[in-house]
Amino acid sequence: MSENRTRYVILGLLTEENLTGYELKKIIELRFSFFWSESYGQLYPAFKALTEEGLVTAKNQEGESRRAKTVYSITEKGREALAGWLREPSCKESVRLEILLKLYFSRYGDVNAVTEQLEAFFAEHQRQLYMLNLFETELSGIEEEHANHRDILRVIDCGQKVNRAYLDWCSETIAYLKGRDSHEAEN
Amino acid sequence: MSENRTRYVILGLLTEENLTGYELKKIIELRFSFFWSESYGQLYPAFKALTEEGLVTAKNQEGESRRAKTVYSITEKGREALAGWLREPSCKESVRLEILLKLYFSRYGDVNAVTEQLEAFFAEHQRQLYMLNLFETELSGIEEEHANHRDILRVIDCGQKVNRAYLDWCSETIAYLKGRDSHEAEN
DNA sequence: CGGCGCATGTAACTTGTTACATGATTCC
DNA sequence: GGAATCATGTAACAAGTTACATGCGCCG
Repeated sequence: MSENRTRYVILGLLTEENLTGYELKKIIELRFSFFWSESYGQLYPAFKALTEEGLVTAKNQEGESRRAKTVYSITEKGREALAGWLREPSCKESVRLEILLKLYFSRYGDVNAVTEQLEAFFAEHQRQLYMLNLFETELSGIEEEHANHRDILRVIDCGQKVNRAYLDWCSETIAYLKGRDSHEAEN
Repeated sequence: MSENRTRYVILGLLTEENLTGYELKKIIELRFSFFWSESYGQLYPAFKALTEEGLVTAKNQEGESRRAKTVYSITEKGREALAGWLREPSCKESVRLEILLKLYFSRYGDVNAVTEQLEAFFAEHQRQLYMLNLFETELSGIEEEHANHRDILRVIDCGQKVNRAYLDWCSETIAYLKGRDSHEAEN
């Protein structure tokens, strides 16, 4: 039922290009951060298991002056596993926003502290939206269109829409909390 | 650093009213589902720990014909812990949307299968938005305004905005995938 | 030569889910 | 009488994070 998702992120990215664990992690951070994350503690053991199962192959590159690193490639069996996952209906989503919990209970503590946290939330999503816009421009600028560019643009669009929703909401809510604070100060 | 959040959900909800573990779980499912979740496997051990630490007290209600159940109340120490958490800046957010991963890699599998999963995603968020609208109407309808009604309405508004963003995006993306599919069928 | 980025890995830990066990009450 | 809901709990497991250990290569 649960099936580890880490492996499919790996398989998916290896379909595009051969990568080291380190490079793969960087790509996840850069492109997926708004909807996905993986830590080394998940990745390296997953590489090991995938290699043992024959879904990827590892090649030690030591040539020239470079230090040893392991570059992974996907196998035919790996491609099949990836396609199999894409067919599966599961699709678990998990969202946890502590800030909403805090806002919900904000009456029971210091309003200003919660407001500050909302401001941090705002800044973070502003940054996220900025990165997504950059990424979009970068992709759109490429003349010769890679097979999955349009798919990726759809993913980016999701992030943009959701982040704009967060920012909208956040401005309103910060204003509300500040109003609430000064209103209560009057009493 | 990490600090268990389960306990703060419990403390927050107990500030509003005394509850059994079961009731508390129901409330989380009903009101928090779009941004938070807890399982019994987390809740009951947390109640135990909170009781031992003196942040909540447990009362066995057995009166009348009812079967035994344990109603928890928050203590003064518990209120302080809640306020302390509200002051802390941490505020971790975690989002994991498998559907975006699948869309990103959709070239490497069956487009129709992914489209179906997007349709399920759409339906789920339509349902979520519907529930939020209901909840909003319910709260707004109450004349005598409870202290934190407006805060809760802000939380609901976040869910509404984000869900509308999802639905917008989803319609566009389903149309895109269907177009992509038929376009490729021509070749 | 110090710091940063590249690079790999693991052990200990925390967090969270699932399946199971149990049984009362309520409503049809 | 049977299904749904109320109600409590745990054990086994799966998932995920963090801190640490190690060390090369490059740039200033």
